[in-house]
Amino acid sequence: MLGRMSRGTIREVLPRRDIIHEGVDPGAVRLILEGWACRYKSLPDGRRQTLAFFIPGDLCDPHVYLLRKMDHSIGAITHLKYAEIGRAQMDAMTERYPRISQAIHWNELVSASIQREWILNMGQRNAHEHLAHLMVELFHRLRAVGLTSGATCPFPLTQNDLADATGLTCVHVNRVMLDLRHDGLVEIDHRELRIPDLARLEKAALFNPAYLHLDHEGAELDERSMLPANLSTS
Amino acid sequence: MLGRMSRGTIREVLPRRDIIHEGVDPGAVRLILEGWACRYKSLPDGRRQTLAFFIPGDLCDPHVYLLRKMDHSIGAITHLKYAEIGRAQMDAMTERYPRISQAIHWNELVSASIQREWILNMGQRNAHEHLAHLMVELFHRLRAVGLTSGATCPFPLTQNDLADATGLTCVHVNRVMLDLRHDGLVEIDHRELRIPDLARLEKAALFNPAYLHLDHEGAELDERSMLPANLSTS
DNA sequence: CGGGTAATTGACCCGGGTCAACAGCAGTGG
DNA sequence: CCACTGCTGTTGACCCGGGTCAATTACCCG
Repeated sequence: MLGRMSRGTIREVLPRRDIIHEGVDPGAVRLILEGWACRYKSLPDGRRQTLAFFIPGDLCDPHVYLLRKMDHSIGAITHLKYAEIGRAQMDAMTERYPRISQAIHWNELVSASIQREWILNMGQRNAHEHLAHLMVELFHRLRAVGLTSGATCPFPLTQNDLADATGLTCVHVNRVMLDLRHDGLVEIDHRELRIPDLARLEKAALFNPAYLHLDHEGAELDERSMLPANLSTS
Repeated sequence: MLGRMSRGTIREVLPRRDIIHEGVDPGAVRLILEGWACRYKSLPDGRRQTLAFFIPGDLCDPHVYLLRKMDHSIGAITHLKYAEIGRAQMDAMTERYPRISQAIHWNELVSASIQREWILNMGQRNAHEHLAHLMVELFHRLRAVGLTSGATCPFPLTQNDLADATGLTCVHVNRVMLDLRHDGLVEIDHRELRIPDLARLEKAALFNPAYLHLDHEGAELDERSMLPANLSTS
């Protein structure tokens, strides 16, 4: 439904362009349809930290109602297609279909849980564990929206992106990724990631899937059902 | 209102005891009335990371509705007094007073924003900036609920707590705190923190208050109004 | 006074950062 | 078709912020 109602306001942006910048009123909720984006913050001297990755089916900042000033920015990683759903439109929709509002809230809670895991990543996991964890997480999330095929999934992130997300240097990311590849934990080729043995990578990452809350009640309302593929058949 | 309706289920716990543990159903929302607590996660090998500090007026995990399994634990730091508000009670309340539900949602969003700033802290700020930032943040939050007096606020955190929260070692926390004290940025004595020159500390921390969203609309419904002091007068 | 927690200190080490160069490759314009 | 440009990945040499280990010194409280 989200998709259908917003059919009039599909937007596209080029890779590496910002969608919204810190400080402005988001004005609308954005539903990623195709491509990857990220949430990030930076310090006045240029240091930059990625806070989250968005994949198709994700909502950027569904809190338009309450926070009128972005406390971070959102940028496209790949070529990106997203639906922009204005505040009024959103109100009308959630009033008509209360379960949508619940689904959105659920989405926010899972995002917050992922953010917490990221804090654990940065504070306690070392570079190898951290990068392995990030790849496992993305693989699970992509699989949940049907974007994996077998042990393979799209992986448009550069080593620089990985550095921004982990707080490491891209030089060190490079070394660690070489290690992980030499250990046969991952294979990356042409922006595709293959995980030959997921269980082994998860072990190396100290991965515990609980925080993704993939087992929730009301799964029919989650990100999956917001994807165009599902929407077009309804 | 939150306070009054929950008058029947005030609980107290000793310092350093857990309130809820990862994996269990929270069953209720908890409103901190007195003392400090923290949210934390740990890895199987014992590494531990604090994800957030709770001060009076904060809600722990207001998402009882949707997530039935804690993905982290909550522990008391000091002697703690909190109100436990059951799911049914909560439903009744939010149905009667929709603005409470909004206030809770707002609270969640601010918590998420703080979590994001913590990711920035861990990824980009160095030890000095990080610790300075943490103290500035806590000072602002305490002031927002009327728990500061002048340049002073309660500060029950041990250097070990600071280490858990920043991902540093307590040895290094010790050294950095000595530096900050020698630089006249903070004074700590008898579990009290004094900030002689807030602006200077903020500068050292690269602090930007925007993420705390202290300027929101509907301030009358925020944490402040949930404190017993205010409730008793209504 | 005794036991436990919290703070402090010193010597030494290592994960990851810095700097600088270079290689591979895609896109672009001539 | 090729030279040029720019981004991404890779590598080496060296450095430093923060970690590790192990004492020692306040405190605090019964």
